[in-house]
Amino acid sequence: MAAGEAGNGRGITLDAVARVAGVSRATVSRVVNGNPKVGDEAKRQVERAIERLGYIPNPAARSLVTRRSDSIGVVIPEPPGMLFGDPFFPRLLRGISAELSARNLQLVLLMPQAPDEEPRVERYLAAGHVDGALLVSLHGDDSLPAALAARGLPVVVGGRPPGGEGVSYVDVDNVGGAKSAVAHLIRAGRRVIATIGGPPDMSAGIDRLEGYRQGLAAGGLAPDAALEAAADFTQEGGAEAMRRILAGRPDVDGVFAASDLMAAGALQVLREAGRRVPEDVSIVGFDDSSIAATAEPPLTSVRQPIEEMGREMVRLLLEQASRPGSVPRKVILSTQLVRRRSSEGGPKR
Amino acid sequence: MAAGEAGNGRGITLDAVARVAGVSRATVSRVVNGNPKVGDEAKRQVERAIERLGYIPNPAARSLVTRRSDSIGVVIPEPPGMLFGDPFFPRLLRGISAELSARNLQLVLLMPQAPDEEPRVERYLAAGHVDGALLVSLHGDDSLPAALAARGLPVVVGGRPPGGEGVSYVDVDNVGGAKSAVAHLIRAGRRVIATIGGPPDMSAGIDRLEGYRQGLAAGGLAPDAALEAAADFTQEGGAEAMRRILAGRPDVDGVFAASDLMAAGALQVLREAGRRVPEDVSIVGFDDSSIAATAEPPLTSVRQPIEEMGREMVRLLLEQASRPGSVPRKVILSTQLVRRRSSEGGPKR
DNA sequence: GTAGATCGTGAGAGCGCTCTCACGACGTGC
DNA sequence: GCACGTCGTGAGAGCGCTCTCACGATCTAC
Repeated sequence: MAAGEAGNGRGITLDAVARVAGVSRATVSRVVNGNPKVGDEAKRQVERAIERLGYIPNPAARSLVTRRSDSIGVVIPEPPGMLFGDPFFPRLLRGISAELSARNLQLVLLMPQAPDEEPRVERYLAAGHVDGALLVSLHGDDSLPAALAARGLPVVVGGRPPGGEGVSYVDVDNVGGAKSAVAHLIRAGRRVIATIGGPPDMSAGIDRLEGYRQGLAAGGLAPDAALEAAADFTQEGGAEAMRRILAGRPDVDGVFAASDLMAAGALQVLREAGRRVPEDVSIVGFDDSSIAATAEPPLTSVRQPIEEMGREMVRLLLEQASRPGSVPRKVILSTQLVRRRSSEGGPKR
Repeated sequence: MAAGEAGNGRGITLDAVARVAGVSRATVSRVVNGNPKVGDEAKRQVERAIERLGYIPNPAARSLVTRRSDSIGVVIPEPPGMLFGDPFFPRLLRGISAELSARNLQLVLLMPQAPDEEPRVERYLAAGHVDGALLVSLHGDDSLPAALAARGLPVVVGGRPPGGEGVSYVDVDNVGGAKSAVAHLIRAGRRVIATIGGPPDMSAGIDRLEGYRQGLAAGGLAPDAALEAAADFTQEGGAEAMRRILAGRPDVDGVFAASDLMAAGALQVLREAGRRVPEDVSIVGFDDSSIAATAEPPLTSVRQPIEEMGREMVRLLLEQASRPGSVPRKVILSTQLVRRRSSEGGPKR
């Protein structure tokens, strides 16, 4: 053994193992890949040789012939403010990673930080570096899913794609979650319920607004444009929206914010305006992020199963990869209302 | 062209391009890799052919011969509570990703979620899938850095490695940051300053405690064991620690918490105990996470340059990869105190 | 006892690329 | 006019692996 060459896998090839074990390369390959057509004795010899040499298969060589990379790409473009404010990301990645490693697959993370990096990402994914791609948090009418699908790469999107259909996706039940938040406020005796919505060009924003409206309708309350204010998922935006609502409808007694961060902003503005939460105004957020628990008062919020979303995306992707040309599927995960003090009050009735 | 074969790079090889361009494979390879020794005419022809065929080089084949993968691994073990509470991660990844993509390198994310997954990670990294590895948030005396280094893989650790030296790392100036926080409290007129420390087996915990002690000493204050309570970086732990401190030293008038989350817990306990912040007690956190700005009152906190840390880790790694066998280096990034209301008060003097 | 199936094994042909080396076509210096 | 670089190009040898195919040995069925 050459000097400086520790007993690791560097430089040890299939061939070396075969020689030591006294068998052919093919047999070693079979053992390594779990092919059952190998005699017990040969298998033992090979395993011993692998152990002794510290052999580790060269992934590039393998990938070259199998045409698989055993890794998948996860694309997360520059998040639109929202995603960096709370641990959405880490949790999603955790779910994805858990599901992948259970299948011995690797995760290649791509974070294009400017629109001009997208071609690079597309190129990378199309080159065969990955066996499939997971796309999250797309803005506007991103063409990436379609472009990749056209190239034959299995793709699954996280969150309902703005562009619409033609691609598999996993989303949480934004409509249902928002609806349940409003129902909760109505149950608490609130009658003038406003919403601070997300960006109108993001499906999470659109769907939560839709759920709010459905919730009002279900409770027999009339919609009012003055009770709807759109923001950008940030705290500052939420505060601003709350001010607009207070100006238009000073009699507001319930607020559903499409994110906890916006709810926190609203909380601040309400406090400054002399409204007590939850005595005068009840408030419900969305995400159940860490800020919901630490806010004063703690925020009632709609929890999303983020890890599960990551897991499900992987499952869907692999399903798609195993049967090419299958129709796109969608999976909607249900949300759950987490009650905290911000919606406890309400009029005695 | 066979049916179903869209005009993409799949199946298009160097050879095909060479034939179309009327040159040899070697020449095409030169053009693709930017080798200057190619005639103008040939170059033009090749570029046209590449464009026309939509050729994308096969990464596996390339990697097989170059022995580089052009990607690096980022290992993030199951975070010890702390890291999921705030956007440390996404920001770090963003910094890493930015620096990598500027160099056309890819990021392979590995998140071993249980100790038994570590061998898998080590194996993966050692197999040559990556050209180097970045390790963050190691617990205890993780053997991974040493194991990888022994295999000849360039490694850089984020945060001072608990095991100690022998490996390059990037860290923030935890000692200096803590010290400046304490100095700030002293300047505000506080004299009975407690600390809520992090886990004593993590370097961030150890170093911030050290900084706290240095800060006291610099201000001429005597240390007191009853003023030091260790916790686990969580809000609950911070609350618990604050209770212990109040029990032992009811006269406490300043608190330095080694994380914002713990500071938030302390805030809650102080409020319940009838102490006003910042009038009666000043409090300073660490991290300057989103929770610092949303807390009531907003928390003064020590900001860490997280993105920059990611960037610097990449630079260090590449430096190391370019000169194998060079001595381990460390880079310490400075922190910055962000003043908010939680430390505004203080006695008039 | 023979034809046929079954089983473990090895030989060898690639996968698509890079890179060394050799070679012919020029230019340059004396 | 000849030896000597220089420059662009092509031929071809691998990189380390998988996988098909052929082959001899052993087993089953009649």
